[in-house]
Amino acid sequence: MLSTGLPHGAVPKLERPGPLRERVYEALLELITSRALRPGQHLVETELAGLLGVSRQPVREALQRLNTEGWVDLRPAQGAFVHEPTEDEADQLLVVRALLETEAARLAAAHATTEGLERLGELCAKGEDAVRADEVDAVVAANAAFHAEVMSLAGNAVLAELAAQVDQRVRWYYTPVARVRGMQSWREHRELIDAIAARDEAAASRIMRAHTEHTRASYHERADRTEGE
Amino acid sequence: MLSTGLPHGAVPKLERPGPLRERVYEALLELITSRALRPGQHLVETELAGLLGVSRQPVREALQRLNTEGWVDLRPAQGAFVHEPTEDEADQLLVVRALLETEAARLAAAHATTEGLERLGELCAKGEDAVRADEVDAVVAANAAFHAEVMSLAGNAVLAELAAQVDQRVRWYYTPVARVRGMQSWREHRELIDAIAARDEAAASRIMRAHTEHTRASYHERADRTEGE
DNA sequence: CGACAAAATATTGTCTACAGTATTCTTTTT
DNA sequence: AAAAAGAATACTGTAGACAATATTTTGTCG
Repeated sequence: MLSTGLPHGAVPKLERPGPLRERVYEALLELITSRALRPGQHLVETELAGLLGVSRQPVREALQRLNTEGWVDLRPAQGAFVHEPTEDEADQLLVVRALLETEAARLAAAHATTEGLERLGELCAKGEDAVRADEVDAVVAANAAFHAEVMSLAGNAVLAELAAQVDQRVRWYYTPVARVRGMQSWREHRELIDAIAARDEAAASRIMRAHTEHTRASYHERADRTEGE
Repeated sequence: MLSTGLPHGAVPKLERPGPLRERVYEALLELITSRALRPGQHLVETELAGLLGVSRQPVREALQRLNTEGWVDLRPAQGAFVHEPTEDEADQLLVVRALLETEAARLAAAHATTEGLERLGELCAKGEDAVRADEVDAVVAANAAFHAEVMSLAGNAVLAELAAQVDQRVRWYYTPVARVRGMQSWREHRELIDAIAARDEAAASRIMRAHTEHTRASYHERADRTEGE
């Protein structure tokens, strides 16, 4: 049952204008990524509709989209279930993410502007400050912003869109192991900036590959540790 | 009820029509890729519904999915329009496709089984026959099957799904220039098989990269030619 | 004759209702 | 008492209706 364990006050509010389906989509995505809706849980359309104060239709359309993006599984005549990630799938996502990010770094080295490099530097500084201040949320946010900026500099919208989806799902799968690698991660970011500034595609590619591999190893390390508990 | 002598659960469920939205989705995708619905065209829900003999609801759900997959643009309060590919976007898709296919080749070299190599050989032979017989459709089909098999051998479902989507869109964008590179393309396929058989990841990667680059060049060549007409 | 305004039309967005199907509970039979 | 058949329930799938909004047409004024 859905109503169990859902804080009614924490439900994202739907205020902004625009199509209802969009806001329902965002609300549901938030509920899923925040684990208010847990993997495997059966999502009953009428429950969600009532919860969000809309009819079933916008909910259905939101669920359709969440389905094609891999957040929920839509079993015919049975309904929507929050997707349950497997070990294999999580690892495959990391592989794909590494691939996309690496290519983005290479393209960024080829196309970056001085303004772009400046923005990267600022984001890096912000991240380093956050690490020093030990503010986990700020570190995570700065990290995401940094990678997003690299992706933006790559100038490939198709690549960016795929990466955005993969990234969000990776973050979801691995939130239980809340990864923070500390200052080392930002030293690698600095290296990457230098490579991009030097227009050295090979170096940028190599550095990003190593960086994502480190992050991946960090994920698995934490995952293994929680496994043993 | 007539006693069939079989337990209820063991009766294999005969192929049901399945959800209408699925068939509507497939029908619309076919109409788009076949260019019966042209880029930029306004898709009126009631017209499509009438055309397919269903109500607006399944049509809407199909359009939602087509939207998230990039086939149609959904402008709020205005409706669905068949996506209009730009020159930039088409090229970006080719870049991403090359990236995904190259990684797939590398992974295939790492994981391929002897049965898999056998299947690749058969598909290659089929393609070569089709080239000799000058059967364009068969060549295209064999080519798609070959690449799909490589992707399958890579053993990464996430990568495969992304590649499938990107591939189909690439094919759509470039159908006007119906590309056939002839036997050279299949010589490259043979090289790739050898590299995979040798478990040589670097070689497989390099060959697939070159292969997709050749195909890309072929696309642009044809596109430039039609441009000038 | 052209530009602007207002009504008319067309189309999407949302809600409600009903039909089809899977699941659960109850009853019956061995 | 256990298993199977049957009824009851719950939920999804689809359809149709109504409301909101954009577009087009028409009419009017400068």
